[in-house]
Amino acid sequence: MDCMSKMPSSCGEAKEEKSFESTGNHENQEAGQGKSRREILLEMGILNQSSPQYKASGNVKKENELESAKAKMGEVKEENERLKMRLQQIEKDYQSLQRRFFDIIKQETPNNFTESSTPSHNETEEPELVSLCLGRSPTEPKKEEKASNPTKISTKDEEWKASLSLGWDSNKFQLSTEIVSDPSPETSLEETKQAEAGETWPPSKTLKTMRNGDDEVSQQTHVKRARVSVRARCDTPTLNDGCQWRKYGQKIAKGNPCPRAYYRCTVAPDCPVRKQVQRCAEDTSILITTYEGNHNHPLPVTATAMASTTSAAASMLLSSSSMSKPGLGSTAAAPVPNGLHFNPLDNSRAKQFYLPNSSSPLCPTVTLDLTTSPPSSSTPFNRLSSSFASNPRFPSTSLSFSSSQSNILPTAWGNGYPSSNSVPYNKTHTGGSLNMGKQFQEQQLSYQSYLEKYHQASSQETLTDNLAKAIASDASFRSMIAATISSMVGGRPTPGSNQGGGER
DNA sequence: CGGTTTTGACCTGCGC
DNA sequence: GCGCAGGTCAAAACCG
Repeated sequence: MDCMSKMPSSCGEAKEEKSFESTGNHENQEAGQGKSRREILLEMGILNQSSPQYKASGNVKKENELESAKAKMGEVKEENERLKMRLQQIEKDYQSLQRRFFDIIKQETPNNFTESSTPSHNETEEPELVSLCLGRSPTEPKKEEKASNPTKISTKDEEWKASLSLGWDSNKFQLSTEIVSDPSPETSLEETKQAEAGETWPPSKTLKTMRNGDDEVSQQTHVKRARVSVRARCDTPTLNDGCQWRKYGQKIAKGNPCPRAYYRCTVAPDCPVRKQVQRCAEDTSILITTYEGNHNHPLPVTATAMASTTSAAASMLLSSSSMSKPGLGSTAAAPVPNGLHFNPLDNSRAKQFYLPNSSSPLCPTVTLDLTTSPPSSSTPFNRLSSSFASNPRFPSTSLSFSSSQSNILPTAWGNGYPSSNSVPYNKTHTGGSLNMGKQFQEQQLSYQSYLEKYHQASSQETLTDNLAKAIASDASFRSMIAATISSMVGGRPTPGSNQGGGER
């Protein structure tokens, strides 16, 4: 980021320098403009005609300074190019790591995945498994290297750190082009299928959609689906997520005077995806949108962006839920070295957010918080929601994308709510039922380790640094960030992109 | 006229 | 078993 901001600023400095020099060299260079400028400055009293600066400054000096400025610019450009190349390489490494990550998951949970690969699921299973790559292109080969070398990972993390320091714009662009251009319709809300494949929740609450007898729907109703809740400041009734929705019901939920609206995806007639929209009781400017299910149809680009984000978040949720398998010990409940305690049953943190789904114990929910950080936030990384803390059966993970700035908006999402230029990250989880392996525990420890660092970090530390560290520390987090970024960039109207239907 | 929204009724799960 | 609350249905109203 420094480099990207450095470049324009150095350019600006060079220009400024040049313009001032031209004022002192107006007889020979840029005669018309320079002269008039100096005259203006003289009139304004800024310049003293007898100033020794201008008498002493000759053409040689100006040219030398110009040359040095140009050389600086050239260096910055070269460095920028190098960093771009490096970033691309890191992206590739990251993708391979991510694939390996899910390969490991599959290996650790053979029963669940073999169960999900029954013949009746074959048609849709392939893209679903691919979609577990958190919004990455499903056309990529799923299986590559399987070597798990921790030193390699740490090296990649360092590369990530380095790459992140070179400019968010570059990163954003690459991530967005990679994800948003994803032609697959199955990048949407895959957490449902993932939950189906990976979770063993009791199917106590089958969905009404089973009534339709639709195969795909009934597949999804075997277990309760993971949900992704998005909190964002939004003046409009709903977020513009690029999809087309039809309202089918409205309820006044207990504890919130604001009615909750129920929407169904109408892009495809039998699409099982639903969403709930409700204003936050404490702050009506905050819109809580909860997505459930996955689309069974191609999505508009903007909808894909949102779907990627929610998918990534849900993947994180499901990953975290899998870490707390009884018997292995919940790493989330283990106190971290600095004394911070991430006990999922810690009710002291339970009510930080109002979650419309909190009353549904069968729905693991991940919350993407795009609202402004509360003043009590000592660091940008302490936004933790464990709204399920009172109900340890299923996890709820909150991911805060908070900022006091409001200009960087995921245009696919809304019309004027603050977005994320900082990424506070925290997580908790409650008891899941799967053993996804030791990697998750280590991953969780990694989360906590970084959280710990962030809490201890001095206020002098920039958000950029924190962000870079957070991203470098964890692949899942990176994927989520990538998806989020893609949603921001993907929301921009791109040539040839078919804009979604409703809620425009 | 077709699609969407509204809204009261109904169904289901859960806690007591 | 009963009551409550969340979620869904479906007819009527609304809208472009």
